[in-house]
Amino acid sequence: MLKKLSEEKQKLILEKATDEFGRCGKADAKISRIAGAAGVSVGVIYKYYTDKDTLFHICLENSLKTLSEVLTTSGASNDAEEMLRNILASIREFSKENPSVIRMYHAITSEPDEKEAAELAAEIEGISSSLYKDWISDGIEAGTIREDASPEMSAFFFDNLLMMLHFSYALPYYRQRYRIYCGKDVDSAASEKLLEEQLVAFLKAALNPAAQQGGKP
Amino acid sequence: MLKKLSEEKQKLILEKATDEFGRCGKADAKISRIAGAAGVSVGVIYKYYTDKDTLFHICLENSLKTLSEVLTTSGASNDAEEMLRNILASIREFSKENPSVIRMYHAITSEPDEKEAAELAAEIEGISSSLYKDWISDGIEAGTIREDASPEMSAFFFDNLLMMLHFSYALPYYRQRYRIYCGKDVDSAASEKLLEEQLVAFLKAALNPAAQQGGKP
Amino acid sequence: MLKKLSEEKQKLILEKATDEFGRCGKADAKISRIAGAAGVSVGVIYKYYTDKDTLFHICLENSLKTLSEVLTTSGASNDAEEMLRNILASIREFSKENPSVIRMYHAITSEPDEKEAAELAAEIEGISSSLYKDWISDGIEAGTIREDASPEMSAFFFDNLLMMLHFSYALPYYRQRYRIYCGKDVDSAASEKLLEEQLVAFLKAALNPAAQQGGKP
Amino acid sequence: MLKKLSEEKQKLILEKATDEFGRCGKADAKISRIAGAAGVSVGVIYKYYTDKDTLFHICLENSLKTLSEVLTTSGASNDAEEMLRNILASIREFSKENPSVIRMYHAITSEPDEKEAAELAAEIEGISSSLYKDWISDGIEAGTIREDASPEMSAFFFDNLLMMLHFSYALPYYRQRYRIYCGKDVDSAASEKLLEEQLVAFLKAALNPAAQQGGKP
DNA sequence: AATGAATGAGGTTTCATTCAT
DNA sequence: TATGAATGAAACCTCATTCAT
Repeated sequence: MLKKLSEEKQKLILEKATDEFGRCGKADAKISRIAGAAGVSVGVIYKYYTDKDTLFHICLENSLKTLSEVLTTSGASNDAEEMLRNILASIREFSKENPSVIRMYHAITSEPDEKEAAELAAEIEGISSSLYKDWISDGIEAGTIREDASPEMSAFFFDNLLMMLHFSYALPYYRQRYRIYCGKDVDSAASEKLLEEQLVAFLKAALNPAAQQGGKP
Repeated sequence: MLKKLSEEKQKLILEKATDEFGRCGKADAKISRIAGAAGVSVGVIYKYYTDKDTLFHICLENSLKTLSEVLTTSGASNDAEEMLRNILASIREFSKENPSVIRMYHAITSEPDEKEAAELAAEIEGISSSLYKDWISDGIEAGTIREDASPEMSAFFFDNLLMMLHFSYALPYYRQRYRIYCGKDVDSAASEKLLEEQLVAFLKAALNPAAQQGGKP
Repeated sequence: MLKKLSEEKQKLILEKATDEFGRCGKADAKISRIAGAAGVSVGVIYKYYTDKDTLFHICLENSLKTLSEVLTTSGASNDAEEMLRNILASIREFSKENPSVIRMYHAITSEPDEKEAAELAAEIEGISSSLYKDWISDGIEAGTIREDASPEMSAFFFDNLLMMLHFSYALPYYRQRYRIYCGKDVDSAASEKLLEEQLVAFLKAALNPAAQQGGKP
Repeated sequence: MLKKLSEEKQKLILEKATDEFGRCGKADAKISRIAGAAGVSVGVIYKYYTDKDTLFHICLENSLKTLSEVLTTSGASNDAEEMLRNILASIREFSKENPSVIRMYHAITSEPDEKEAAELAAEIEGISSSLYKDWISDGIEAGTIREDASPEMSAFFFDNLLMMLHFSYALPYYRQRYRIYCGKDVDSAASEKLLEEQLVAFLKAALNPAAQQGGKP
């Protein structure tokens, strides 16, 4: 069978590779399984991607691009609470539709090689970290965030919570963990509503207790 | 040499295996390297542990036992803030001294097998989840935690933050991520102080904005 | 483009294939590289030559035809010394300009298959062997070659020396070997002159010591 | 089957590997075939020899050591003719008993990599080249070799003839070539005698025509 | 009981060969 | 007819696992 590798086929390879890497980790991923899943022969993969490592990194970059696009575009709003709700919605949808991307992210955070870890982190975390830091700095200046909050630390805590939310949607272990903590599926309608309300409240209180307070006469 | 495999030897094997798994991941860990590090022959390892997978899971269970012991014992205090500071100190010390245990924890969260993930999560997260939920429920009842907080969700967010703290101490990727967010090493003295103050403030505000507010007339 | 595979194209393929085989050896030669060098697609090569092995053998036969043509035509002279000098000049020029052909020759001498080796040898060595044998027989009869020389053996030794000369010009290993023996490059002007003088003297003495002697009263 | 790899087994591996490399060349040699021939598993070969390349080079060094030992030790005699006859006998015996070693030698001379060829040549040809050059220089000084002979060139021609003799004994192609030139098998009793007489005569005449002449009043 | 040499299945990667376009 | 993408067999090499000593 000799169908010319169309654009879609290439995309499919990357998608299946991302799945495989996300599911098994770099070391346990099998090129032959990726080829099989994408419906191509092994040789094709090596025609388009030098080797396993290269393929992994391309999947990674792709995933991260997608991920950071989602995070940065969803965060556009003047109102903090609205922005936050937008972000949560994005995370919910994205994680459900692209669990592999999140698994990829999780997989690289296991990377034991110091140097490579550093490079990846720089590439990935750079954008959102400054986004969040700026946002918090602005908030402090505007008086909407408590003035003793360190922008750096607060952004860090904030992203930590979002990160774990991603994991809770996309990784089996974390999904189960959610069930243990909250007694229901993270996918359930009940969760969707409660999680959003509670996280918004939690973060608003954490960053601006006064406003929170003010809301309750 | 007539040392039958003493208790210590077994412990040493497990320790070295945990190191290896933590450092390299399950797939890249080498049985021969574990044997070498523990000063035994490969055969011995296979005498006591059916196969690599079994060894991995025993290391895992061991790590998790250790981890949850630390968390549960360190959290004993009447005063919420003191308890929190105790926990943070535990995390800091434990993660520095037993990074492999944390790395093991992180590794299993990659577990793609739904069923196994469920079992592991149940075993691991059960204790701390109820611990935190109870503590928050008590706080709400006692009026020290805002009454609109869901104990389940709050415990979940709380543990999420602690989890990420563990990772930030123990995993290269997350250490670098911390550097990107906070501009300094997570090990540095400056970090130690700031991180604690900021996280305590963040959590206090998140859970009890009134108290926070009250502190600033 | 409506160029059917013209004669020149076919010649070009063979030439580039010979280069590739000569440079890399049969096993390491790549069909795709040959196609690239000849400016045709791989398919074309397979249209004209059943498989890699066939192509190799055709290159071989071609090379050998070329080689023996050169040797037999260059050896035409009444005077033995002049003929020898002609041959040496031919070898020098041919080996420099067609190293691939010599490398091909060298490559087949590695042929482990007894039967195939026999066929190739018959085809290749037949012409020059009888040429040299006849020439030596004539020489003996004419009294210009010592009468105790066996025409067969002498022709054999003679061709052995010429063969090694070819190798010394065309194969990296033998070029270096020459350097080790003679302290200079086989390509150098100094070599050209010295090599010719010495080899002529060596062969004249070997075949007709009397003549040689005569030169020294 | 778990027999401990004895010294003999190691030697056997090297022997079979030398056979395989000699027969097929480096590129076409198969590790699995070597393992099979030596009656060991593939893994064993990789336990003792880093990789195919390493194995090849060890075989090579081994072969060359053996070869140069034979050549240098056999050449010990005060009388030039006797020495030469000794060398010829050595070549005859060695080539018959160790054809693989000669094939190894032939295989590396195909080495297309300039740098590696240079290193190998230096290692291999160094000893015999100086041996022969010295011997010829001494001969010139002693008046037993014609004084217009260049020691370097003469040594080169001399070794060329010996080299081809080796090939003629050990390589199928060259064996057939011998048959074409001389009409009989190089192994035959008739060849043994004739070859020696003729080569001795050829070389004596080539190097010292006067002595040759003297024998014919 | 402990050892570690040997095994060999299985993964990555290459490239001769095919055949739809 | 020419193309070159796709195929997939086959080679290298690794390392979990076994078992003779």
